[in-house]
Amino acid sequence: MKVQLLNGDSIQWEAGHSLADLAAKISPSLRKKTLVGKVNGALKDMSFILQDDAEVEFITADSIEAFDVLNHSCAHLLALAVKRRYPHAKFWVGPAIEEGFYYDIDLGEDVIREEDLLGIEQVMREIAKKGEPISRLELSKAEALKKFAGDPYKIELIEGLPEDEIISAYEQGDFCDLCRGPHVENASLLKHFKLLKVSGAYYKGDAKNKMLQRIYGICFGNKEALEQHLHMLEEAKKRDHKRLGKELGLFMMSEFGPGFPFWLPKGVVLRRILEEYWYTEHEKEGYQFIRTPIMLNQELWETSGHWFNYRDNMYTSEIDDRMFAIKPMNCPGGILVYKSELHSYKELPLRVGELGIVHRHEASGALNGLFRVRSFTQDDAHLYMREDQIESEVIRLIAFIDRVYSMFGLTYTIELSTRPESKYIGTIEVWDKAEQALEKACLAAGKTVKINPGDGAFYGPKLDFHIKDSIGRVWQCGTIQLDMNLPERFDMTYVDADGTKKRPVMLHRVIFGSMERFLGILIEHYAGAFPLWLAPSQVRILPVNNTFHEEWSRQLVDQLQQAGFRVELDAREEKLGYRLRDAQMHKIPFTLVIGDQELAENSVTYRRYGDAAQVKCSVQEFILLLQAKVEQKQ
RNA sequence: GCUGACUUAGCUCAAUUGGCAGAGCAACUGAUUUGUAAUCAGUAGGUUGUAGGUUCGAUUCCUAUAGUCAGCACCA
Repeated sequence: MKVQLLNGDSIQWEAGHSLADLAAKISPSLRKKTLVGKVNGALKDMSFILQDDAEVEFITADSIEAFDVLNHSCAHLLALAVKRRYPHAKFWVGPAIEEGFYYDIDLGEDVIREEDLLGIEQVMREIAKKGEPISRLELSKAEALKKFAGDPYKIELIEGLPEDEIISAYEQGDFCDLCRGPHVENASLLKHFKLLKVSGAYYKGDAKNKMLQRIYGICFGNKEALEQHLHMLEEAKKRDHKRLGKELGLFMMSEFGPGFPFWLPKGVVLRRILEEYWYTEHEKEGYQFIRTPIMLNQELWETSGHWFNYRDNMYTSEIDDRMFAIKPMNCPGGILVYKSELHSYKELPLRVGELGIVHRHEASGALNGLFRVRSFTQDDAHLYMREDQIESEVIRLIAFIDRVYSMFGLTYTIELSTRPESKYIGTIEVWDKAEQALEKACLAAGKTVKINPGDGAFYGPKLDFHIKDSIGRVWQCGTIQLDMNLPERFDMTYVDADGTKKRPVMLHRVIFGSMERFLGILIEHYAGAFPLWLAPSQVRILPVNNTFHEEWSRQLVDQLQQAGFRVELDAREEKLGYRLRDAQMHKIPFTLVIGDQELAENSVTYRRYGDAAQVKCSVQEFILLLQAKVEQKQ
């Protein structure tokens, strides 16, 4: 038989030998560093026996494809270690995931706590050190049922498989687990791993079921990668917006209003700048703006359907014997505005924006800083158009969103969620057309799209924008949703060229998502060191000597404020070094030191945040510098 | 909502097996008048989240409850 290797070489080889044999034949060092093989594009164990001509690739520990295998094998190692410590433990599933692996375990009455992880990790290391081999079994369904008899979780998994399925399992010491594989051949290949956290997880992901214990961990092919990852986690912790929000005086929370953030003076500056930017950019895109009431009566929410779907998550109040609800969405209010007058096909597309405050009673356990709150401001807009305008409008929107995200240095990917399997409204033809329009628009905008089949809302398909921040974390922010439901429910119309009334197409869209969440993301993205145009305090002035320099410093503050900048004076009776340190810790973009020299020359000496260099220039030059930076949103 | 952890001065954290609640920073007062990341000394600051219980005695043990965090479920 002939084996075609990835590098273009081909080898004549005798059938009936394993991948391990082949690797060893090519070179002992290749054999040593290879974790698994890829045969005709499918990952296989090293024990896989080659029978026919094949294309073979060897996967080494450092490759991206090895990550999944390592983590999956590590999940098994974790299970084995848990079983040694807790012999009665029952195991559900333990997959590799993007951030490593986890295993869901039923420990009966026992509880594993975070502090127990080190001990378990120790057992894992001992097993790995001993180098227990991991071997693959292939069983018929009947054999598998017999082998796993007494393990209700595995029996359940096996029973879900087709009758004629060849079921693979991997055995390692006294632990055997159902698994498709492939796995590394020996636990000794698992070296660079760490258990990270423990939590509860519903059996089969359903809140109606009992809760199992889930242990998370991660495994890498080399030490540096693990260390780098752990370092990244530490970095992320330092950037935590809850911590920075407190340190920088941006926002606060109170137990008197869980999930309702309080905005502090510096935070209000940030918000205001962001809002001004939002309005300005939307104006350039031809948007109009409205404000709709925060509270509307029950009848409206019945018409929109929210009353039936989200009653429990709405804040309500009875007023004059009528029920009112605080809006959980802006659309119904916006639609009332649309319907308040007649619309001609000539005015479409109509773009109507609203920074709308909505309230949703989120589950207590879902709350998380600014990322998940109960009161937030959506940077909402509704676009009303004819069917033939969808594509061009979406192209335009994508370009708009692209411009906004790029401004913050955020890259992103787009996902298209299509018609659900069941429970959707409208006809398949309309859905297909809408999905095609969205997809075509993405392609026309030069963007690739990942399709999420069946993930659309019941009322229409949507495009979701996933942004990536400065340390590589991904957040879902923007979304463009086509709505075939509300125009119908509210009987929205426009007058077409032929004088007949037609139903407009409605798009919901947000770019930031919510101001709160986006600000949270920005705080972490910039680690609190905002670019000049966003910084709540742009300049801090430190007089060297209060007696001689404070007066002039005050005049300078005034001058810079008149020029439109946000300036503070720090004339506390502390050493310069102390005040300088304080300014750096508050991440102020420019710190000015004013002393005899500056006073004599009408100059300033500034230091940029994070940069020890001192630069001297005239006051005029400094103002021009700031203006240029703010102008360019730097 | 579920599982687990946490809650001590404005902030960050201590407090042997239950035995006098403490430190650094910040604040305040005084001295120091400072040229690029912490000047010195002093003062004040607490119903240990809240409500019960066990105990001669509870920050510590138990129960309930609120909030926060890590996940799960949810996210129109």
